[in-house]
Amino acid sequence: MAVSHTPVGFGAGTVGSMDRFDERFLHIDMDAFFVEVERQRDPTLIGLPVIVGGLGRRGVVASASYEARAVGVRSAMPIGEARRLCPQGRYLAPSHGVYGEKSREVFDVFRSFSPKVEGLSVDEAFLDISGLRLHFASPAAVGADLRRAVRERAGLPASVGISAVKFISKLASDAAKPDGLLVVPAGDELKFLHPMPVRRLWGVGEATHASLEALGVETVGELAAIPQGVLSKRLGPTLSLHLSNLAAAVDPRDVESSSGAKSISVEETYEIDISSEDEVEQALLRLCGRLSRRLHQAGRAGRTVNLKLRFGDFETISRSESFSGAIDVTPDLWDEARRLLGKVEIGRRGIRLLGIGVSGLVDTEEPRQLTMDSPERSIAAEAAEQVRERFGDDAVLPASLIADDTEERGDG
DNA sequence: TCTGGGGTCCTAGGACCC
DNA sequence: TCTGGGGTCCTAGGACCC
Repeated sequence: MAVSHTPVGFGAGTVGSMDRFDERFLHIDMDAFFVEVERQRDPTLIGLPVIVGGLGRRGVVASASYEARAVGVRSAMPIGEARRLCPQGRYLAPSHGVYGEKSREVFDVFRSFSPKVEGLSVDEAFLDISGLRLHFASPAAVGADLRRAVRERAGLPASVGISAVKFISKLASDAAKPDGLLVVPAGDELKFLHPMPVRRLWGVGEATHASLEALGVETVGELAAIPQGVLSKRLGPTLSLHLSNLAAAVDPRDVESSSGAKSISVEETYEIDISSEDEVEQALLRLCGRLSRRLHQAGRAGRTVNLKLRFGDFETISRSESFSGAIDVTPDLWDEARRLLGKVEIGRRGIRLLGIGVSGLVDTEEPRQLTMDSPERSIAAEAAEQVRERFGDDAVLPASLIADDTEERGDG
């Protein structure tokens, strides 16, 4: 492995700059997070190829152990392909509640090192470590101690990248994986960055990669050589400026303590496309119930409702509507979802996915205009929500769903 | 092999207002 | 007679990230 488990610098002759603590951006990324949490719950999984993901016919891989990656299994790969590549693998459905708990644990460890923590997802974060210069000999020492603390207090492996440029630290933690630490000393950024494939840059996905390929650009170094004007013609001013900056190792962003969510949504892909109006409405009702529960847990309501549909041919559309007041209870969400559904030309196409979400979030503590048509209805809806919060999604169902539900379960 | 679920941000046209 | 300019919000779609 190119990366050591002890603090290392990138390149040679760089000790001087490290002494000055120039590298204040630390990126930490948990290794195969879901898989490692599952191994903690069931140690017999240690050493085996483990894949966490949707187990149905339309599932994809959410997390794969390094044993599974060794035979080609990757995140976001259809589960069927993973099974073909790795028939001996252990396949597990995700337990997001458990991962959420573990996420809070590791973030507590992060915050015990620095007050400036920016979470990027459940399992990775940036830390500004400039405030630790009096307590540690070097940024590398901070990284080593943080990795040790996460391992001791949460029982999980993590990789760390450190540099003087925010996005370089993220690339460094990736290069350090698994279970490693990499410091890119200030001044060595281009040496580290330019040989990399452009696809690794934040903001270069499949579509942008294809555009860059058409310009003959494969590596970040080649990207750096393209005049921004040329880039702009293909990618537009915003993206081209962003990429030109990254290719020159320029990143003005600071560590921003994470702000609250801007939208909350739920969606579901169905094993078999649904098509009857009844099925669609009932599926929407379930989604609205889940969304309402999430909103109540977060103490939020939304001013804009967004309906998402994906057809059997994968065409995906959305319809949204905004209001002066915010909504959060199931009946209101369902009414609006059906109104939005009425704006869609479905024809005879099957529906593969339905989703419902809200944005324009407001705190429910703060006074809001209710869009309910009667106060009684609101009280009933609130009561139903409270039961759901305590006993789960299926504890309270409108009469139209109960027969259906009993059939599915095959019991009373 | 046939493409999850939860998000963020950007673009672009049109409405609307001053 | 033929049409301002700027700001902001709304809506739809798409790229991208983990």
